[in-house]
Amino acid sequence: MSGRREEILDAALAIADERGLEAVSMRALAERVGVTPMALYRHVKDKAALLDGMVGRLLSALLPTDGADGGDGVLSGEEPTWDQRLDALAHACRAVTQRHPWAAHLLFSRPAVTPDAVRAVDIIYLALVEAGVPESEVPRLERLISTFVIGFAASEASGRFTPGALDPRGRRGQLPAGELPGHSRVGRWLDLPVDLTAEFEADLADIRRMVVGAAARGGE
Amino acid sequence: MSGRREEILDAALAIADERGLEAVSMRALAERVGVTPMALYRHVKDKAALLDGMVGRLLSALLPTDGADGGDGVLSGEEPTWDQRLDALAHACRAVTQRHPWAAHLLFSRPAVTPDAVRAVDIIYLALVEAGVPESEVPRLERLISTFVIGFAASEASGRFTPGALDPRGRRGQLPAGELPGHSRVGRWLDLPVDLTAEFEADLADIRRMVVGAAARGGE
DNA sequence: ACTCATGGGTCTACAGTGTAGACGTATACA
DNA sequence: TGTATACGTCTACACTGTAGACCCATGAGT
Repeated sequence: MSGRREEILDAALAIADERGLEAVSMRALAERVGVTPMALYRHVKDKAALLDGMVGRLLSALLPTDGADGGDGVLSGEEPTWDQRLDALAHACRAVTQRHPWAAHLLFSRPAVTPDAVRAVDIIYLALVEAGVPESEVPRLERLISTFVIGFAASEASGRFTPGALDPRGRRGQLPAGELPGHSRVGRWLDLPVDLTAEFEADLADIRRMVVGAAARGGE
Repeated sequence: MSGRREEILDAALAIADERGLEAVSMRALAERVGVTPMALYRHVKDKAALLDGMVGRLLSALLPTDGADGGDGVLSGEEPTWDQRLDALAHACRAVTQRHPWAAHLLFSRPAVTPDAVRAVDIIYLALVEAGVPESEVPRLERLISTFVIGFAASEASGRFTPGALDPRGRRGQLPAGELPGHSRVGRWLDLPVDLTAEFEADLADIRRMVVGAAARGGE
């Protein structure tokens, strides 16, 4: 019950935000907490458990609080429709990984077993059911959507979408032009800088259409 | 030019396959190659560069060889349609991460700058163009598709889709039933074991529909 | 034939990592 | 008073990546 664990997790979180995830060592964390490295093991089983605890702490900020109507959570406004709720959750996820880039790839490492993660899954389940998706398809589409959203966040955070300042020119330069017919076909669009926020929006719109399509197809 | 570097990368690859990625240390790798740890630095700048080299080596196996018609690459058969080529690439990607689970999350870490990665992107570009997607939308959809495919592979490899043997029951057990209306709604489908191969197929079908939708919508 | 560059390899050493194990101490409750 | 529990310390071990200096075989050039 002691808040000491949360205190430690928050300190680890602060270090990761300031100096990157690999700067989170037991020794550095201990020093920040003002304690000996080994003292941490009273509150955290492992270093792995520490990382799990960190993402858990982030996820808890993602969702509305247990209390009836926390207010500043995902569910804001009057009576949001299913697609509004989906969008809100997706944007909240991206917001977290923008604020804490190190967290993105951790979301892929460990399964979503914390209570908050389960709650997030439940929100998606409900939204899909409400959209009219047949119940047998709901779990699959939940996995598809969460995979894409987390994947987008991780890609953005790790720079997969923006490889260096001189992206497309550099990439094409590596190979003879003749070998890349696709690149030369859409070449002029590759020179524009990408607005990832707009792109994320468009992607979510496509996914929304996918969901209504699945609902319309119904049983099979 | 010396094949020594490839020899080293393959040894690293073998270690990762046998004992996991974290077992790939410079010392272990050196011992396997039959050499002193520091000798590796003649062929590899960094440990980071070593990892990059490893995924590079995997990617090169993903694609058809430079030679006119390698044969056993992605492009098999007579004249595959755009969706067949997309499917083949996706399946090849999943096959790689199934054979080398450690590689999955590395694909998210570093941007696709190796020649082989660029070639893979080009295949997707071409397929989308051929599907009739407006050229301005092609790069976005490529990112969407590759993000999902890599995300699916990474999720599968890291166990995000199968959290422990007693998945759904365990997950629901963590919270009071009343708090998870979505889970109880689709409850009976959660107790079935998931066939990830079939699910991947269904996901690709949904994505294919998304692509033809984007093509049909055309300019806007 | 003598020199020199180059590619490949060795040894030593350093600063940093996670963590097992034994030991201490202060508070809270019987 | 005794004892359990929570929290913290110290030491030590096996491991990590890698900087720096040194060595040696081969082949090219003069």
